[in-house]
Amino acid sequence: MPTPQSSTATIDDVARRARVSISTVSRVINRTVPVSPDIVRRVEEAMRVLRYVPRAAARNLARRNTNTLGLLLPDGLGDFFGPLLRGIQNVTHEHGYDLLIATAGRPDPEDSLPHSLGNHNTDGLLIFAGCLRRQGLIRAYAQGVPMALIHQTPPPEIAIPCVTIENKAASRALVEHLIQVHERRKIVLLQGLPDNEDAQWRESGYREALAQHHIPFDPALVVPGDFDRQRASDSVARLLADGVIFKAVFSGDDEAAVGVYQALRAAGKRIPQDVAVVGFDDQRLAEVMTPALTTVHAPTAEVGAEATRQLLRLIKTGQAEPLTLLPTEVIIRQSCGCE
Amino acid sequence: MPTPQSSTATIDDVARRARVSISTVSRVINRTVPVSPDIVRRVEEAMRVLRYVPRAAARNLARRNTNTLGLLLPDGLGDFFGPLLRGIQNVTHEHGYDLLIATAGRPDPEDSLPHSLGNHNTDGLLIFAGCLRRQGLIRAYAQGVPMALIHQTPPPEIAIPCVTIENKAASRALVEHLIQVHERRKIVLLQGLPDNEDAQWRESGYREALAQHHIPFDPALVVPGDFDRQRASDSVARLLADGVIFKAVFSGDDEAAVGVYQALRAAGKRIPQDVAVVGFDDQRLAEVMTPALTTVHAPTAEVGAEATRQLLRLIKTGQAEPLTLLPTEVIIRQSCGCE
DNA sequence: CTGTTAGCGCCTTCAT
DNA sequence: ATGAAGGCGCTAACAG
Repeated sequence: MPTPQSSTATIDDVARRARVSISTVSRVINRTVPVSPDIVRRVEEAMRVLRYVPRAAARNLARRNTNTLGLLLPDGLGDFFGPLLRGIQNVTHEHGYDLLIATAGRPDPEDSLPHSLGNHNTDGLLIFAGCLRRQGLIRAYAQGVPMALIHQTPPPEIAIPCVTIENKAASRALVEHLIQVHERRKIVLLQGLPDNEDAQWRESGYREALAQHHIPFDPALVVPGDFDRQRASDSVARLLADGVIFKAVFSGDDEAAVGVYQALRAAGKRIPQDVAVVGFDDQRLAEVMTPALTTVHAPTAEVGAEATRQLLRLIKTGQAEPLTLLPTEVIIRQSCGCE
Repeated sequence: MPTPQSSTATIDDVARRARVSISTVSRVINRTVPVSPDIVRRVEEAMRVLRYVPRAAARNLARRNTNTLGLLLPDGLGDFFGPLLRGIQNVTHEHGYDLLIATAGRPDPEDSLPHSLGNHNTDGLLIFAGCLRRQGLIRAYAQGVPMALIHQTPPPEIAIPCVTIENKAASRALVEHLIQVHERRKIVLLQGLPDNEDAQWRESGYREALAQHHIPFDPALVVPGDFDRQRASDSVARLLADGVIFKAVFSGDDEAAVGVYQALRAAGKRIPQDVAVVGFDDQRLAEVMTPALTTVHAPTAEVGAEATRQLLRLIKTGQAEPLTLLPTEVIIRQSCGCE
């Protein structure tokens, strides 16, 4: 039952072996004040021989900080996971911090932090969109937990730095490409979930593109996609079954685009000749799809890295950029009709 | 008016406010021994009002354990990341443990644990293939760090539990499918890197399938793939340029299959009519490829979950299953020539 | 059931 | 430049 602890050397052992005090050992470990070179060598030798590793718990307790960042992620991050984590890890380690991960089961009625990420167990929190809602954020903020939000802006009354991507202009450019270059006017929009900010901005871009070209907004062409393969496929299939006419689909994201391909193919429609399709995110599967998916590249790793930088800055200086919008870029492939 | 203030409340504050001793507070927190209901309520009330959160560092120091598992991952895990982490997280949380993540830059000359995962900062380590080599493993093992290996078996002289997947039988079945059902005899094998155990077993399966059907092993058909898109593409392109004749390709993994598709298409070959292609892993992109990729499903989330279970068991009981081979399953799609 | 009392291993003044 | 001593906040005997 009680976990046996392999007894390893402590700072006392090192001090004894090097015949100095523990304070001195602490000093050579942390290089906090000069120590005579001779002693430094003795201490280092002792640490090596004893295979000494400072115990994080003891150090954290004494220092009153954990040197650890918490990352709160939704359950189904899918392919974003890899790049995002890579970006976060890089910066985190660069600054000598550790990374503690927790996932938030999607519908948390409590809207509270996972226990493990609680107040004093972490120096700050990276929170991905959808993991904590209004009340949860406000509560954590009130408790003074340093936080940075990813792909989600904070409630207006509290100032939490947020890092996300430029959605609207890219979406608009994408849809305009469909209109101008490929002369499509009946363009379906697969909406994301209402609480998804990315989805909202992408819809704005879609609307602006239409307005710019004097194409009336047609509610019949706007159907749920939810950034989900199945949902997207169902929606497009229904459109087809209902006899709705359209010449292009803005899928909302790449994942939904997969569903769109499926539904279109099942109905015998050719992509892009009959219906052009575009996505968003430029996930790894985008270039593998046939035809290769025209989409918008989202710099996911950089989002993670920048959010981490902001959080670290907030922790160290108490200040951070309220909103960072990372640039996106339209990636033209073949699904829009281009060669 | 209770003022929400101290993000600094400690167990003493709670004890004082509930007018009990700190031990009692500790008892209601940990439910270690019965406490009278009346006092429980008082303590809980105090914790609520004070917004008390136990400090992990203090607790870990006193308990001599961290309640945290470390996860060591390679830099570029790609699409495995999501599922693997999901499996690990689930089990980890189920057992009340936290998860600390670190990535190992591929070529670590030191072959040592990242500082953050050092001896006493974690109760045990989950180590993905390729992150730590022989010496590193032996050293960590000697220091008594509980570990579980993922997709990599330990050096013979030390007993570290390993969880991986069944590679050989599935590969053999896959290749036999190509031989028997689709009558391909000239089958290219894209080899993985020599230190990749999965790759080795897959090659064995390939060889067994050939032997079973009395097809001589032809070294000219075995080229590097490295589970890498570009490498695979290059290898296949060279084969084609060299005029080598082949009717099928076992890509080693799905990622390489993408490269195979590219090279084949660039040369005007039809898949599967001219050349059948199969992969391994059943990553998300497999079913999106055109034609959909015939491959082998690897239960990645379950690998993560099971490795975590073994590690936890090792930590708690000192025992664990030396080797767990999770079953795989051939997934027939269209790239092999099936309808 | 509840309170008292040692530490857990390290950092950090404060002396020297 | 080095040592001594007092915590950091919590758990875990040990007494009542």
